[in-house]
Amino acid sequence: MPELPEVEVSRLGISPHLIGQHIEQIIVRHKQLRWLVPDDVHLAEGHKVNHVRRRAKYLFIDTDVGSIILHLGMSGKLRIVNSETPVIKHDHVDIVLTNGVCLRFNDARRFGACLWQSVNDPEIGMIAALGPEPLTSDFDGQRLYDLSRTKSVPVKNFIMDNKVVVGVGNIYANESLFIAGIDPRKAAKKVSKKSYLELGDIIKQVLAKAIEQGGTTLKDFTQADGNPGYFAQHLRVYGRKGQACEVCDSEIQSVTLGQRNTFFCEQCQK
DNA sequence: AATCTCGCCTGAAGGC
DNA sequence: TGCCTTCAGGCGAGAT
Repeated sequence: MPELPEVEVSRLGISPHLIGQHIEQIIVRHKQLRWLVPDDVHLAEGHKVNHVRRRAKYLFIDTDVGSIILHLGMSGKLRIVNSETPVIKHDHVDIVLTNGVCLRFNDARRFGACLWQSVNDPEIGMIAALGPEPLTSDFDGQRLYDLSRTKSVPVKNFIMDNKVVVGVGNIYANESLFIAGIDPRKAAKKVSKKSYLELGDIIKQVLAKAIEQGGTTLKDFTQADGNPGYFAQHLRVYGRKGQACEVCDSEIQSVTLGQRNTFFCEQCQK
């Protein structure tokens, strides 16, 4: 399940193979992803890739006429192959370049997406509505504090809200709250300003570190699996229900918040 | 306006 | 071995 760091590492991995190359053809084998892949993606054919950008967990492959937007969802994987490479199960979309290189999108669960944004059209609504990037100065603990004053939802749900800040998925929400010592069940408006200021910094640190580690362990995207996978990163609470807390040795608890599995230490997180 | 719930998917894991 | 059930989860859409 790609979180923001995985998406950023994917961007870094595929960019050098795409930038400056021309798109020869886009092959859609299975258009029924999270949303139907629009026929307009073919408008990119014949155009040069200018940039590969990331916004939240969306990747944008920019051309002069518009952008192909990719989202990896839960199980999406990108790999760079030769266009002759035989397809495997769940290879849904190919972006074939004129030099024979191909960006291949594979997604077993099809929670991912492939969309089209024309340069002439207004920005797709759901993209326009996204909150700030966590690793920019547009996001900090002060913002968390300010926006949380009227929110009674659990703080974990709050920091996973895309309008508050993008790119904080379930794993990093759990980990960040553990490091910050905040009980994930606590109402967002009940969390102190001091705690939010710390949490803001922690979210930045956790995400930045994961990207850094992903960069160093980056798998070759031309390999068969094409998957940057999980970083050699130590998770302190996520998935550790029933195990001992590393700090205080008490048992890690789990509850469901916002229909997502939530892990925390009752001793360390208040 | 804020919050809650549902649903899209398939593969892995666990129970019998 | 193999079938069945459960769980995982990003995130928009629609209901409350």
